Amino acid sequence: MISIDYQDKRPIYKQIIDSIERLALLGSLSSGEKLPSVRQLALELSINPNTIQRAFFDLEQRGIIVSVPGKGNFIAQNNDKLRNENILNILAELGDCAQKARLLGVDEDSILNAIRRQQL
Amino acid sequence: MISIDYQDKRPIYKQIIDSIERLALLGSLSSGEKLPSVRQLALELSINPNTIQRAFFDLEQRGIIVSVPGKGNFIAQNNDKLRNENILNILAELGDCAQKARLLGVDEDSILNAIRRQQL
Amino acid sequence: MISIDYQDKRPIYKQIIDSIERLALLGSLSSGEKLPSVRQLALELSINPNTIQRAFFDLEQRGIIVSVPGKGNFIAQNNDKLRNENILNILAELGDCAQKARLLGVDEDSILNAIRRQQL
Amino acid sequence: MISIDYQDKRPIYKQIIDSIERLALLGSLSSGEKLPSVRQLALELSINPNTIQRAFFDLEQRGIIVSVPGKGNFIAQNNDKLRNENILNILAELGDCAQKARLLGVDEDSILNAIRRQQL
DNA sequence: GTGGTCTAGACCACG
DNA sequence: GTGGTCTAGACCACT
Repeated sequence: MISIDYQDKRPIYKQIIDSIERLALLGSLSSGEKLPSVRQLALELSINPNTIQRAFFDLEQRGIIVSVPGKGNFIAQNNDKLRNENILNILAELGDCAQKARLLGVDEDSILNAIRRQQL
Repeated sequence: MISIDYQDKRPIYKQIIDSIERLALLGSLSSGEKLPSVRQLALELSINPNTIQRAFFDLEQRGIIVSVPGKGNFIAQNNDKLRNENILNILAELGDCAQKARLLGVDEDSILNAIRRQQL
Repeated sequence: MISIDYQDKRPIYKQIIDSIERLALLGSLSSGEKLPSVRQLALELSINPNTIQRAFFDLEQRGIIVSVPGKGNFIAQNNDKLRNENILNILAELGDCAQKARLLGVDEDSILNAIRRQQL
Repeated sequence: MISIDYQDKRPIYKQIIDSIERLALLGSLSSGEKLPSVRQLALELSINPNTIQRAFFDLEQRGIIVSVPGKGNFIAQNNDKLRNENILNILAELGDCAQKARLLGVDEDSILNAIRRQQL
């Protein structure tokens, strides 16, 4: 479900944040679902519990998970708002990329093609 | 022409690299054109000459500029190869974004719209 | 009457204390009224009886409820003292907020307005 | 400028966050001003550098300071937006308190008085 | 057992 | 020297 890539340039805690955020936004983790405990996840991934803690702390501050002391960490309820923000970000990035491509002289067909290529 | 943004999360040397690379790829800096000297640029940007030196060193290794001892630093001739790499990167990123958007349930029209919006 | 919010940062036992205290102070729970038993409340809220026990213990020590072994828990008689303390706290908080607002440059009219707005 | 109160219920890192946020919002720390380094502040306050780091990390995520690796931490530029949010929060809290007071049967004069008391 | 906090000490990239 | 990251190990409050 979550894995660490030591070749990845991102720090470990960031990889964990991104993984869980992605799973939550895509619906692989439903609202209210319980996440593995800090210690357990640290064991599974063979990293320090503090690193997990840091990631969970960040996720809670951003409203993606809810931390209940003594019970565990859970996916938060209000994912709709977060999902919409996420969509807006991605669409904005799409626009930026298209603009960059045009600046480099790429024609419209190639741009549309780049997008279609992933539909397979 | 080149400016440093201390709010930017990229290190300074990386900002300089990206700026010059971008100017070279877009043609704002023509092949063979002379860049400001390390000292002069350091003065203009109020940063340490070592930082400029490092950026220039990186740019030379990647074939974007050519360093001529005693004369200065110049934009390299063979920008086509670099330009093509850059285009491939951007098109790949476009594909990735489109795929992410689809995973989040965005319909094709919205995706195409995000790209078209920037044509104005 | 009493509900647990797992999104709330307060520990569960504290939420129960605050709920009962609030109901008692506002008069929703009259003096002498019997509270649900520890077991029953634990069932209703789907939480551990120990947690209820702890909340009731705290409430009794603060004189808000009275525990009669073998009979149950009851709202205490002397709510006036508690009510006055509570009012003093709230008025002090009002003063603090107003002071903070003034430090941030908010004018008197806006402050009065913020208070009046809730009168509707 | 910043001090730790070990009697305070808030964790140390939170005290630091609140102190700096307050100084920034009130204008005691101007935009762009340099904060003490992580290690120096840790020495001054006799606490672990990690604790300072955590506070600074949080402040940066919330846009109150900007962290420049190798240079230091600085008060961010966009304090106006943050200040406005802060004012809205305080005014909302004022309204809440006033409402609570009314529920407890406090008359309007006492409420207004509580606010005026701090004007001295 | 679970999360929350803190300390001590280390290594790295950056300037 | 400065911030960024990570580890190891500890104590506390809560369930």
